[in-house]
Amino acid sequence: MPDQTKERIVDAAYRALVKQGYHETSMKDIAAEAGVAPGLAHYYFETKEDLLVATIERACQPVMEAWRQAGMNLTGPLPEDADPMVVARMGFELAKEELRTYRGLFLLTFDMFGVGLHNPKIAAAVRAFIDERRAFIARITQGVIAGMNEAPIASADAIAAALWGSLHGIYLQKVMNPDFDAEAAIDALSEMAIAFATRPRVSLEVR
Amino acid sequence: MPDQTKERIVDAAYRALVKQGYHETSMKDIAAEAGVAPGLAHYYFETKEDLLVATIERACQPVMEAWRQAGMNLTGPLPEDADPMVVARMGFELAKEELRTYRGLFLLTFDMFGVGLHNPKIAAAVRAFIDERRAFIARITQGVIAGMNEAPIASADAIAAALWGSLHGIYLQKVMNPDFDAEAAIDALSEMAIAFATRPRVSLEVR
DNA sequence: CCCTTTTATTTGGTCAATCAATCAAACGCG
DNA sequence: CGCGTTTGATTGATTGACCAAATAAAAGGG
Repeated sequence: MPDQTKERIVDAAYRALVKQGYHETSMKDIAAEAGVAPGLAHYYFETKEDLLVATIERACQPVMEAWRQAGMNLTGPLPEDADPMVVARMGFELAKEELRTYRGLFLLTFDMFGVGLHNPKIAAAVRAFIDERRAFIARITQGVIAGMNEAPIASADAIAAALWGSLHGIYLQKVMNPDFDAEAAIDALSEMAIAFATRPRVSLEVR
Repeated sequence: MPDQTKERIVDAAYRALVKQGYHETSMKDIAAEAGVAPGLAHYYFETKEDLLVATIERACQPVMEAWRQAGMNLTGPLPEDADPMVVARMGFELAKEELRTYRGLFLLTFDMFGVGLHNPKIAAAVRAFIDERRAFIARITQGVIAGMNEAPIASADAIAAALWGSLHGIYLQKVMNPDFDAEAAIDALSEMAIAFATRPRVSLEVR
């Protein structure tokens, strides 16, 4: 049962990493959590970094699945007949849903961001992670802009970057402080985005 | 020259931490960078955590100073006669300025966020760091809301959280990828915020 | 002013603990 | 038997923390 064992190690790595973080989790810890010998993890993963990357990818699968079930594909194109405004609103709802469901994944992700600051291999994985989600938001934004009364100054990519950043920043505040009302913050962001998308001609001059 | 030595250690810690990150920097590295004996850092700072906290506080000083010189006090009240809209616009400009100037501080900050995920003492420092900046934004937001045509659904605090999160998320993208056009993202955020602040009565229904 | 005592600072080495990674040997299934 | 899998002990290196001794600075006394 080689594949099964590999999976058991990745699952154990997820639990251990969520609980203790990358630098505080040893390969021995992970092996113990998986109930295998200390050396076995290195049979399947050459380095600890590789195991972390595999763990992230695995942990993202249920999220991707949730998006797909909601009729949205993070990587594929938007459905032909989709109203971008509707998709955007659904996106904000899904963001709130994620917040309730995937606290462990966020811990893992933010931990990986920290590690990636000084680790090229992890940094590459982090950039890919960001790019995928940002590109998805950009596709929606593109459609929203097309339907706007007045073209915005900023590009769809820049707006997507601001939106992704905002969601990330809100998630971070939630992880750092469980009492933080992240849903209210997402609602606020949503309200800003809608005001932007439905704005009439507006002067940028200070009143 | 006890104070001077302590300062030299903190400065060395800043350089070493920015270059290598918390977990890859040993107390010995910092002592070497400062040109003092390996054990000396432990004379001034009981633990490595304490040194990190001191280093962050020190690194934030020039930023605080820049804000103060721009006529804004991160901790104090807004000036009586200040137009919140003008302050907000200046805030976005300062955010862009910071981005150009303080890359090292951002690396340090994001590193600290990562460490704080699984380290209570650092986590407390992180929460204080976030709260201070978010509260400042909230004061501006409060004033902007007061001048709006229609009261928003979201509270000033929620909006401030979304805005701070967005700035943080944009900074992160910049740190992770120097080619990322963070100024465009901040401009996009600014455009959204202004659309929100100057919006007329708008239906939340999907068109 | 010099000498002594006390206190503050700095040194450099030691400590036990921990780590990722390696590897030879054992296992077990076909 | 043979080969992919698994074991668990080992390696060499590094870590944060600690400490006793050395040095410098300050205080006090004659």
